[in-house]
Amino acid sequence: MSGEVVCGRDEAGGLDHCDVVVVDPERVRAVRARLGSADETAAVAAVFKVLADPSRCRLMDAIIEAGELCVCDLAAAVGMSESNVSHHLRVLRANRLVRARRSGKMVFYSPDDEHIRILLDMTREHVRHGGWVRPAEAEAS
Amino acid sequence: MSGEVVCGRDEAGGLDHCDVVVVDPERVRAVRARLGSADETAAVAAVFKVLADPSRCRLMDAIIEAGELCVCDLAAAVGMSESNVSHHLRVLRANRLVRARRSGKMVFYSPDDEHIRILLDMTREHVRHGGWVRPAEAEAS
DNA sequence: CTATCATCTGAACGAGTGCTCAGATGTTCA
DNA sequence: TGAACATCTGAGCACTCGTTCAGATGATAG
Repeated sequence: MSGEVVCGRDEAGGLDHCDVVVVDPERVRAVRARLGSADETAAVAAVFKVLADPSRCRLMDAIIEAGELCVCDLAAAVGMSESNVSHHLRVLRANRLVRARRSGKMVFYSPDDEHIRILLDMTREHVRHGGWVRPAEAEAS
Repeated sequence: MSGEVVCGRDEAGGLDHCDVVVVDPERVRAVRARLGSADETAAVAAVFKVLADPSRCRLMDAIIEAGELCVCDLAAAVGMSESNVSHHLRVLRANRLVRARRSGKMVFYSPDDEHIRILLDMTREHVRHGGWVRPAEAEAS
């Protein structure tokens, strides 16, 4: 199949490993050129990472559903310890998925990004329609 | 004020801990009722979990960009070892994000779900527009 | 058949993550 | 001020996950 060895140069100007054999170097170069930066990819993955936890998904669902909820009510609604809820809320707040409003001793959380709701709705809809595989089922592949 | 102690019953019929104090029990009940099942939430989180890794995001980008790519070209395009690429492809395939087509010794991978592309595009667009926070920035909160 | 190539797989290690517990912080009310 | 309450924080532990390495599997060509 006439493979080809690509010898690129890294940012330091040094030679690459030269051990990567490509089949279609032209297409590889084209794809490489059109890929976003590593930082951008990391940022995209980081967004998904925030939602990649059932507890946080559930918290987001509850907050979106209620519009605004304090920590103890959130804990009761999703069935988690208040400490655990607080830990997760910190992550959600740090990534601007929820907003905090203090009122007396209590802190009320509300959604801070409309697009998160869209992401959640889209994904849930496809899970319901079997567009994606159940985790247990994916294991068995 | 005037908190209320909720005493639900777990699936075994036993009494709950009775240590959860809620402020707005009516709203909590309403939210609880409208939340999806735990399984559904887990499935939603699982989808996000697949995309919560920069390597897999990059692989998906490359596959979507090229339409179809073999393992070695994928490895060259994203700059990862072929073994590592293979491991990630297994996860992507198990969750039906990519499809595999064998042709001789080589296996070509292509996108298997249009909605994944939408999820990625939406998220990338918002990362570019500063809709979300960089991971490093989120740390500092 | 053997040799070679492309891909896959399993084991193992290090890093990261979620949960719990105990205690700190901050706010209200008397 | 001090007590009670809501929330937050840090440490610790168990578990998961991504990566690498070495070897297995599967397919083609001679």
